[in-house]
Amino acid sequence: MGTKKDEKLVQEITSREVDFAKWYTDIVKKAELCDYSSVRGCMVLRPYGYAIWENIQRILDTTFKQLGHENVMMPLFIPESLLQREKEHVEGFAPEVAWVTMGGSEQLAERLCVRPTSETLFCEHYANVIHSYRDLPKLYNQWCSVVRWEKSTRPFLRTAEFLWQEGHTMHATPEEAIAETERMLDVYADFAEQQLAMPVIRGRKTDKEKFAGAEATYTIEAMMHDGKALQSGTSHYFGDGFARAFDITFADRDNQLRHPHQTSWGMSTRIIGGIIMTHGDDNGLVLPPAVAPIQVVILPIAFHKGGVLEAAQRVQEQLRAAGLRVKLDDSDATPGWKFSEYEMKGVPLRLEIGPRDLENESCVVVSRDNREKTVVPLSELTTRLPELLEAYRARLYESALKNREARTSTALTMAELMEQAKGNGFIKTMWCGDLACEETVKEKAGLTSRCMPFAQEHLSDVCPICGKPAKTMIIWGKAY
RNA sequence: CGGGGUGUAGCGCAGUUUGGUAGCGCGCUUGGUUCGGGACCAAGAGGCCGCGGGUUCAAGUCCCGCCACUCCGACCA
Repeated sequence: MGTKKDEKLVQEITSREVDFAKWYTDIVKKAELCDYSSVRGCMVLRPYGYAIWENIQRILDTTFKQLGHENVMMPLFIPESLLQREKEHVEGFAPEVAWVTMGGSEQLAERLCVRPTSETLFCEHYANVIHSYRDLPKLYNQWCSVVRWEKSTRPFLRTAEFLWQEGHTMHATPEEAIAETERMLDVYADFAEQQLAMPVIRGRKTDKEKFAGAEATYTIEAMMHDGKALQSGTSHYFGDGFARAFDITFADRDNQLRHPHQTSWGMSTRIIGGIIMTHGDDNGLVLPPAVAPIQVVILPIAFHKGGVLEAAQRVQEQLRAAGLRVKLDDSDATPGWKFSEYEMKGVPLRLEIGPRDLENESCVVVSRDNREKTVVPLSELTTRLPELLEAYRARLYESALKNREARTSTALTMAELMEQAKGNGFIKTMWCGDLACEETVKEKAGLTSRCMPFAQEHLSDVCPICGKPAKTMIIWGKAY
């Protein structure tokens, strides 16, 4: 009774303020999201972690299909010659691809790369199936895993193999392809903000940071609790560069052969790392309702006593019928242990039902984020719980937004930039657009450009690094 | 790929300085009492001390090599 909302009950978790990186790996392990495997850099997604991904997948997949996309399955392997068709692309990915050189006991005539991304495979296929403007647009997506031989890995944030979706589309005109690139960035941004309660900044990557082979890369950038940035979803416009490299042409309405214009866009299991680092606290994970494997956990109190368990079971059936993801925990662990356990797992709402509640035909509902208790009559559960979930989601968003605003600053001079770079956070400056200035910031302040936001602000007329006229506002930060 | 740290029961650790029977806490199993914020009592089970070599009568401990994890850089979703 009377537990303060910031009281830390789970001693095994390192405090966020003490060591954020340690806190992160503690959460990942204690909440049973994933486990290490014997393959370097590859992780086992455990049921609870995979269930989060399944929810993400279901929501995004539904949206993609509503927008006319179709799912396909491309091969796992890319022949070396195919990967090399687009010069910038191969240069970008070559350092981190895994190669297959043997088939059984035979040396392969041509080595095969395990896909790090599938642009080349989609292009090879598109060359076969696109002939006429009537074949366009092609709106394909695939859910798969890809492999990138990373030097150092961290659960969810960077693993050698990771799950993602990659959309690849082909369009008759640049305008249409650019519109698709922007539309899909909006899908990601809306998903992050509305479903995951993660505020994001939409913007464009600099040439230095854009995807290998792309003409333009759009990004959503989220800020983690420690002030570092996480690139949370990207959408690329390729122009017709790949189409030319892969000889993809179509006969247009005027019977002229033209190259189609291409996009690709992806979101990966990395976003789960983002959810953890955006919302989690010292008691564990805090999950947004949309992707929480369990939205409401029902904990019967003193359930050996008459009627408690039966009442809890009735509540479970009622809530399931109302479309909520519910778990009734009638194991014989003590209530206190269960409280901590489901807080660690980030379950949004806990519903306590005991002998005292039965007398009043009510139960106690506790929100994960602030531990606020609400007494809810059993007859009102199906209307009140969705309201409580929505209020909870809104609080998560507001709190993340507040953190981002508190950790965002503006620098008008290089000295200010250097000073502000001592902490973590976003720093807004103007920028002349020169690569040299971007590299200077990286070298001297240890920051990378996150994006040139679509929502531009005019901070001053000049680039604080070189003093030349500024072309755009840009955001800098330390990135995961 | 560079620099640091750590590998001993499922988890967290002690033991390594000075070589001499493998330990503690939590968890797990069984029985009982409990149950509105990580309960209590009793009895149990559980180890190739990261891997491979060496030194020694004897290695968790000393020497050499390797591997994994982890943190900080560089590279990247």
